[in-house]
Amino acid sequence: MVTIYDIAKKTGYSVTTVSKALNNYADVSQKARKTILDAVEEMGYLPNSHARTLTTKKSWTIGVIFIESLGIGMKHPFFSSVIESFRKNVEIFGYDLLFASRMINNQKKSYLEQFKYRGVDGVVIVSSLFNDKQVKELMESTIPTVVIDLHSSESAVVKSDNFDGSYKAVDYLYSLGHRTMAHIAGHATTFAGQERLNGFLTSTKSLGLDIQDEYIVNGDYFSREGGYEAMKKLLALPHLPTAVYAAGDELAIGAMKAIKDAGYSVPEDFSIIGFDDIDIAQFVNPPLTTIRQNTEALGKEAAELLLRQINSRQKMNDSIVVPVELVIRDSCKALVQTESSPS
Amino acid sequence: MVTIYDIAKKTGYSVTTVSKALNNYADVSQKARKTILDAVEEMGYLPNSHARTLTTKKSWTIGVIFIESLGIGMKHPFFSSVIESFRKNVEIFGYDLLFASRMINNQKKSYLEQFKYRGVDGVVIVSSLFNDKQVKELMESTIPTVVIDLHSSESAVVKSDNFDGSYKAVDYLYSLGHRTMAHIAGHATTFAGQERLNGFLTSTKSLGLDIQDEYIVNGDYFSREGGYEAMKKLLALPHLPTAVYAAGDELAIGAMKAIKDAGYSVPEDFSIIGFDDIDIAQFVNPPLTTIRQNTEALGKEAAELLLRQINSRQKMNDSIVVPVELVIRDSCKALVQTESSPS
DNA sequence: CCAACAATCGAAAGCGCTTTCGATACCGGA
DNA sequence: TCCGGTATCGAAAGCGCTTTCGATTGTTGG
Repeated sequence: MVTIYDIAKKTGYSVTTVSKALNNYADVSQKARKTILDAVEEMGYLPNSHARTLTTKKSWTIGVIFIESLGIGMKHPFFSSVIESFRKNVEIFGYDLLFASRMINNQKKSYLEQFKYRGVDGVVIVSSLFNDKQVKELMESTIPTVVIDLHSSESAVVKSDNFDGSYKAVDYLYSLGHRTMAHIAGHATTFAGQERLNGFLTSTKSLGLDIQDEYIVNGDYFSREGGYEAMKKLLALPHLPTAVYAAGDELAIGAMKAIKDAGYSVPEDFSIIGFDDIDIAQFVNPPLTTIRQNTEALGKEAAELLLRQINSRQKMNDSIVVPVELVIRDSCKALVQTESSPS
Repeated sequence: MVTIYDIAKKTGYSVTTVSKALNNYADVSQKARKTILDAVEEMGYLPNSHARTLTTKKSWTIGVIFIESLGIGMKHPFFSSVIESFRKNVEIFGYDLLFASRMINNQKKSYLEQFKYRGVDGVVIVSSLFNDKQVKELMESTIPTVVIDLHSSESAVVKSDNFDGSYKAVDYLYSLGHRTMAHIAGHATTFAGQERLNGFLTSTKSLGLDIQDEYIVNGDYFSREGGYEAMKKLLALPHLPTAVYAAGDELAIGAMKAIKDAGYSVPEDFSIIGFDDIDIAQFVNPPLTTIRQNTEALGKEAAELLLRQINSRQKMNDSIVVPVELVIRDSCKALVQTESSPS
């Protein structure tokens, strides 16, 4: 490995001057700079990030953790999409992403310990669960953090406007004439799930709709299976809803399957609306009407929020809410009016 | 930050002994070990990975690069799935994953340079393109590498049995009575695409089928759009095929859309079979029959191959082929026999 | 009681880099 | 000619850790 000393020896300058030339210091003559840079080129010198980090305390790495209930890690379509956008937005500035295991010297460590060990400059957390011990510890630490899809007063936060998303969904269904709506909720330990449920509750109430408890059913962990089971419960109700708003696309897809399996069809018998607009949404049958989360923007905002903290050397707890958008496809249908009088 | 020196001062032992205690050296007494470990616990000491790496030349990180034609990075369902499995299999041993940007000191660098700079212990490459300059340079370097979905004599390789996959697909269609099959090929610069095409060609030939050139059409970059366009070309043929084998699920899905848009239906008018078994495959309409790649196994084998190189401190160019599997869903249908006599 | 050996410890060098601060040389102006 | 100022350079310390190798102490057998 060729080091700064080799360059020094070859050029006749001191290591100090070589280092300065490499780091664009002003007190290096044009001549020295050129000789040094030429030698660097010729000898194929590359700095050593570890040595550099050791002295500067800056690693140019950002830790990332996925906490999600499904246990599928980076296969998670929504999360991976956000992280990809995040990556693009930090790589421009020279940051690398570190996906941490939690083993140091063969011992299990916490995320915080792992990231301290690695000396990351900041960490981005994509988490649906909202009471994870380790995430909490991390957010309360001195390391700059940004959390996606969560709320916290200890950390910067970027999230979609879940509340408004619910409003949009309910409004849309209402405008199609639906009056008895059900909600398949995300898991209760999930921040986004809670917000969407709240949004559903308040928006229906403000429209004067009376939603019975039985019409709110829990879809476990935003999974398809959860949606399937939840829909089965709804189908067992004496008075069936005409529309169901699922807190996630996977839930919605599971629900559609349950509907079909029960011999009904979408959107003829039930209008379904989801949340996320994951990749599959447009390819299921019928294509799913849903509330789109802007993963591009989420990743970008998260990157900016984190970089700002890193550059200013202080934690912030700003919170950014990214707008969502209704994407109309074919899974919802206007209700042919029965007794309710048209306005 | 609490260092090894703080522990030394507190316990009265030298830094040498502290270091030894932490690294399980034999020449440290039970008593010393305990005092030191207690102090470590009490003071919340954590080693500094950069300092450690600087002296040991081992970083416990593995670089990863995605090269794929779609430009969607870790959103790529197949690749992310493989990497997730890979991650699980290396994290047990304490390795972290580094997704590298290519900026050092504000200058664009190659992957090789970036990874040398970062001092990674090895790198895993997920690449569909098979003549990328930078990947080639990386494989030819001294850094241990493992490539997924590619072939090379310079690097360890893990890939699916593409050839056999084509055989399985063709055999299956043949068994359903199909005799005029088309193939939507992956892009030609793609290794997997080539292999699958070859498999298609030889297997049809060995079954005595005569495949005209027009029945092989290029689906660009394994994308849906590519599949869509490719299928349109096939539909313009004077004598229509009864079955089409697409080199990827996305291609197959695009093709199905083209078929529907043309007023035909799957599998009544055309039997479609894909490759990959990506997540969506089971949710499209009709659910897609396909050749499943075992992403779990691919990731696991890749991890093992790379770790073996790292541990033995020498590059290897072993090649592992992971079996594929036919997954029968509803997109293929037995051909009602017309003129061809049953055997 | 002594030589030989095992157990335990620590001094010091080194990994590759950055940064402070003082030294030197050279300039123009008085 | 002398002086303050500017441009250029380098010695040295320090970042936190590992590892070699020699020193010291205690133990054992003859």
